[in-house]
Amino acid sequence: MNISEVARIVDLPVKTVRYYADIDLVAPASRNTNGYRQYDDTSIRKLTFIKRARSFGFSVKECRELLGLYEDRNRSSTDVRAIAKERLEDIKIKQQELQLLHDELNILVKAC
Amino acid sequence: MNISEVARIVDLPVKTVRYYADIDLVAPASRNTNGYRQYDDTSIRKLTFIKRARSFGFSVKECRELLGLYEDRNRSSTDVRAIAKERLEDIKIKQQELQLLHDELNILVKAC
DNA sequence: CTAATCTATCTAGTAACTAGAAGGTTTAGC
DNA sequence: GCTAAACCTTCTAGTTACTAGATAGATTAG
Repeated sequence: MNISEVARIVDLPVKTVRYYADIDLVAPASRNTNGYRQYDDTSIRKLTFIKRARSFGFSVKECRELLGLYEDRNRSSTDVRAIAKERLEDIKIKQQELQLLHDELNILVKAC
Repeated sequence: MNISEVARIVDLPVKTVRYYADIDLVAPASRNTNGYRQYDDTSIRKLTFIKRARSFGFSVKECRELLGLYEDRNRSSTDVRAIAKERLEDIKIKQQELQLLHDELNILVKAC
């Protein structure tokens, strides 16, 4: 899969996908003979995950830590699991915060 | 209220509150004789709103637009209302996306 | 009165993109 | 087979939204 196809599938700019490759967050599966980045289904899953996590304020560093879950699936990576559990807690708080933001905005819309 | 008190209440760095004043996103209610920024309850409400909206990926520009709801409460600001309604739709999508992120992370944690 | 803790402005640095330039590769249509 | 459009590459520079540091004045606790 070329970069534009994967970018289209995960709905990220090509430049961003390339940037994530540059900083070695999601490396392409390979490069073909002409030098083009080649992506696979794992790349798509990772990029989808990153897109979501980033849009909710998780840093690239945090995403990088969590991507360990995709790599070290069989080895009992206790540390990555611990980090992931913390992030699950963060998400619960974010869900509440998002509801509060929704309510506040709703109040303001109705008040006008 | 001095800057550090308002920063403590809304849980934002003092530097960020000062930055928001600099870019005229949330101006202090006034300055007292020594030049210190003075904030009031409206500032707190605005900053709380911005903190939440920013943490969910809304840009400063979008926050600025939405803050119009605080200012033009009585004038029938149809445009601001329209923008706010769009953002309410965005939030609904974000709620679903956040759930998907939660589920994905949960699957990965359980899979290890 | 003095030391600690505010506050101010200004400049520079950082994170995470994002746009543009210059140039090579592939592909669709004639 | 040729050409134009649409890919792809790397590199550099710009943008957004902070964030840290330096320097200095104001305030408050002991």
